[in-house]
Amino acid sequence: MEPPIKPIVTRFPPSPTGYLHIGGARTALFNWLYARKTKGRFVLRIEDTDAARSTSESVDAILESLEWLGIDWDEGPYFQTQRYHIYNEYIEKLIESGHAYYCSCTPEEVDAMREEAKAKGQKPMYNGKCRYLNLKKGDNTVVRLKTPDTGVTIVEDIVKGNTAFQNSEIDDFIVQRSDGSAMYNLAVVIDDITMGINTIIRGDDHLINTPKQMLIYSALSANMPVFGHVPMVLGSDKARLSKRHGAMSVGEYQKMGFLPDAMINYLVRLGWSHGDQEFFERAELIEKFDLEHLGRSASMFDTDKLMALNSKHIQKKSPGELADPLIYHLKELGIDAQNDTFTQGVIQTLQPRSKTLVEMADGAAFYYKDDVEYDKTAADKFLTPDILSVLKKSVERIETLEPYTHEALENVFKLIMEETGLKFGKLAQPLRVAITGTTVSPGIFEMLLVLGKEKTTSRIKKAIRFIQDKA
RNA sequence: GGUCCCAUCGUCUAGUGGUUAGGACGCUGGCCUCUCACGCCGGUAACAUGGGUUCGAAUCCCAUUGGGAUCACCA
Repeated sequence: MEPPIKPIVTRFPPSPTGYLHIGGARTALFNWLYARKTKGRFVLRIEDTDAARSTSESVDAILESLEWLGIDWDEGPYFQTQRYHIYNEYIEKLIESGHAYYCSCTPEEVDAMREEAKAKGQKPMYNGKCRYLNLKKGDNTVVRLKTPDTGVTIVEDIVKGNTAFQNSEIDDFIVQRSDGSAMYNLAVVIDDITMGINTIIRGDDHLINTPKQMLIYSALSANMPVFGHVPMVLGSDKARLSKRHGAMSVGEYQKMGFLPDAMINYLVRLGWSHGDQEFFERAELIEKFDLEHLGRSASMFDTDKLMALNSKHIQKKSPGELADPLIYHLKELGIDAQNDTFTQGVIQTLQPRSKTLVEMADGAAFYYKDDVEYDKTAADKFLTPDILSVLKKSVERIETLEPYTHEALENVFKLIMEETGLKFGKLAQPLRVAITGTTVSPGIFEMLLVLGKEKTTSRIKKAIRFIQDKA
């Protein structure tokens, strides 16, 4: 490995106007993976210059979701609202060098210009009225960038390829508002320059901003970063992901019982591929991720596929790794569990049959609730007098069982089967209802083993009483 | 509407001039089986359309159609 001459520096710049959503998480992930893969740096920057919509609750929610996903940052979070002085410095430079100018046109006047242009069948743009007036800073002046009237600006995009924009399509856009605050395009560029960002992976809704930003880089004689615009993530109706598509925030997926690793695995595959491979461990992703295999077309979010991946990740994890996340979901059900061998045993029995941690918690509840509640139809069907003798025999034999092992338990029932001539299926369901209250559960022996001798026998005894009382 | 982006099974995708167009999810038939699952075996289903270029196009070019983005003193 040759030492990198220029370490890759990427960034994720959310604006705190809501939760971290799926699309944002994916761009964060791409940037993070690329930085980690290249042993570069990943910078987090909060773009909070929209005072009306930005909230600190959103900042917290976004940071929390990133942490949950395991996306960590090397620098930041920086806040743009604390950097106005830097932007102003650069705006000064732009004016001094003749790349920008003060404009005293009111919003109404600009609107009129746009209407006029539209009426003439032209693109609505600012007409450059104040461009050569050499105005001084005034009470209501804005600063506009002097953009070239001719020529093209070519965006060399690493995922989309080269795209040429006619400079004549770009008007003298505002870089500083009349209240002295910097506009988005300027703030972004100044931040990226001063933070040393050299690789920008973002949603392709920004592709059209890119030539404007490139013009600022040029005006400042700054080094151009590498751009990569990834397609949007769409909802199931092919429309851009929005509120009406149901769950879209990362936090909601956490609540639904998805594993961060599954989330990351799914998100990265939405727009990136590594041959036929579908399942990726986190470390593997860092090793294999690249910019060359980013897709160019938009993709739809598919919860079923996420679910399938989640179930695979649940199966691959060790019970120890699953314990804390499961405990979180058990708590939602009012169950206090500990990360101990019991809970890990519980997990082991549920791993192959849980697509989410919520499912796992539901399936695990009976282990923790000693007062078994019988499902009505299950009890009617299986907790019947004809099974009494079998249940009694099992209690007797399990009570004296030493050692209490999977094999020993199996032998107990093998014997009962021989004595009664019943098939295992005939005994298993009543037993299952006695232990869990329902007809669906992990395998009988592994379940009894995890539950332990005491709880097993007391639950069967309870079922015996239940049948007797019913009679 | 102007500008820009995109186009392989229903969905996510592999594919970079010569493949029976592959995988995964979903759906589905079967096996396994103490329930539910897991797992295993099989099936279903795609190159948007029309022109070129080429001995040969999913792959290259153009047009059409369809989807999306963007046109602010929002980010």
